[in-house]
Amino acid sequence: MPEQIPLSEQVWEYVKQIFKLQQERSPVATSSLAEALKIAPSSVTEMLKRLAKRGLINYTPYHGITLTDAGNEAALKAIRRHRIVERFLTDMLGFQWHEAHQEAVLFEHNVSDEVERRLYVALHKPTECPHGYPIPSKTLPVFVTERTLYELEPGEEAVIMHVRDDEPELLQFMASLGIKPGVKVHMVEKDPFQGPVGITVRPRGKKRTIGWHLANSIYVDGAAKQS
Amino acid sequence: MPEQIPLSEQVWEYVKQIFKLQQERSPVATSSLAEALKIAPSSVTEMLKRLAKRGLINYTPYHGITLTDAGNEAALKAIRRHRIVERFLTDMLGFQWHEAHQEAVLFEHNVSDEVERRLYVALHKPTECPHGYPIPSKTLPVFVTERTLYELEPGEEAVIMHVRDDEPELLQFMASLGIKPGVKVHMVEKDPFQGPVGITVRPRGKKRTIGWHLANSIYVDGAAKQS
DNA sequence: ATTGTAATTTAGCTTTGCACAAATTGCAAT
DNA sequence: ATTGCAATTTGTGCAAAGCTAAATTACAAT
Repeated sequence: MPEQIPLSEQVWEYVKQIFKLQQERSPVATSSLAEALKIAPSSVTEMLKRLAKRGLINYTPYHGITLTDAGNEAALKAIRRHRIVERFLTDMLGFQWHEAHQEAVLFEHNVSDEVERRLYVALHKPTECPHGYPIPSKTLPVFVTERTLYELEPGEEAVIMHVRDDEPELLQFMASLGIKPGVKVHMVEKDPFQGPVGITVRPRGKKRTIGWHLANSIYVDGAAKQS
Repeated sequence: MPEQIPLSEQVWEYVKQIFKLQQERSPVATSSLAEALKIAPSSVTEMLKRLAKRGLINYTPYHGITLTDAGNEAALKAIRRHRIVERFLTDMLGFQWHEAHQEAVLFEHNVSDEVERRLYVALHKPTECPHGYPIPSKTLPVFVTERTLYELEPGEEAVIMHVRDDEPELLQFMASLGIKPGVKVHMVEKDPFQGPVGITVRPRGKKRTIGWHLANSIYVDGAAKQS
């Protein structure tokens, strides 16, 4: 019978972020959270104590954190809401995908369950956000394929599954290159040491050279075939 | 060059409420604000000092408050947003009018200017909220007619202009009686001393007896004609 | 002119969140 | 084993809002 009081806006944001970071490395370090949320590490520590008290995370001082089951559930709920709101912004209000994320963060936490439900229906029950990430219900389908475009070897071809949604400029640039979920890409050449990579966007794309960061923000289907 | 920092959610709520109360009686008393916002009077006093510091109100301790020009502008902006969001909830998400007000309060303050603008367009630039109140742009058209249904004399007939939006149960009941903006009503009989009144809702309404509070929550067109 | 009551304000305390500076801890390199 | 740095945590302080209880003020009625 914990948590009668509704989670504060900030708590949702923390939990959501912890969930994401946990998919890369678990337990999650205070500093990585601080960086992701753009909050001073000390403030994060404060909040972690509160989250632990509410049973949302397992917190071992100096050794990072993990989400509890309750925390996981909260995170999925937050992520679901976020992605539904994103779709609302793009599909119903005509926002560009690089604007959607920011705007969504603004009001997702003030959307009631009922509004979320109705939005979901009005949008024809979408399965993905505008950036290609799945909209979770109870469980978030884990990607079998956690390869980024950068990890493709020269000659390989793959389909874009989803792209990072938290850097507007990057998204805008991607859009200008025709990069979006569902599109096929071909790795032409790759420089070592996080150097630039040459790719073509199918069909009928010219060769393009993109930087490491961009290439590493594009997640592709693991089933790659030699061309 | 005051107010660089955005107004807090609470500040918007105060300013909006002050605006409404000011239309009935000006200056506005601390206690009426406290009652309207369901906040302890002492807390309201605290906030009034902050509002005064930000130049939103003229505050004379013990003698009530008035909105400054800046305050007025802020209030109209808040009201506009509120009413647009209400329409969004009813028109696009299918909420009942008695639910719209509550839900709108939840997230209206987290809606950005851009989202508001797009909502407004997507809704085909509505001129009124679901309860019949006008959606202001720069200035709020003051009602020439500030008569309530209760003030009609027996035999008079009038058109409903708008109804109070902040009491869900009341709204639900009104809906069940067919009472909404644009509908004609006929005053049949009226008891003195805030007693019940008998009315008919045109066209083809049976006679109905409603209480004082309800009758006084329905605002009608001043141009009444004897029937 | 005084008094009493209701409205209002002040005082003191709580909570949530954030930040900075100082102390502490973990761990890797010597 | 010790040292030293980076990551963390603790301590202190601030701001927004809110509450209760106590003091103060306005004003009307005597």
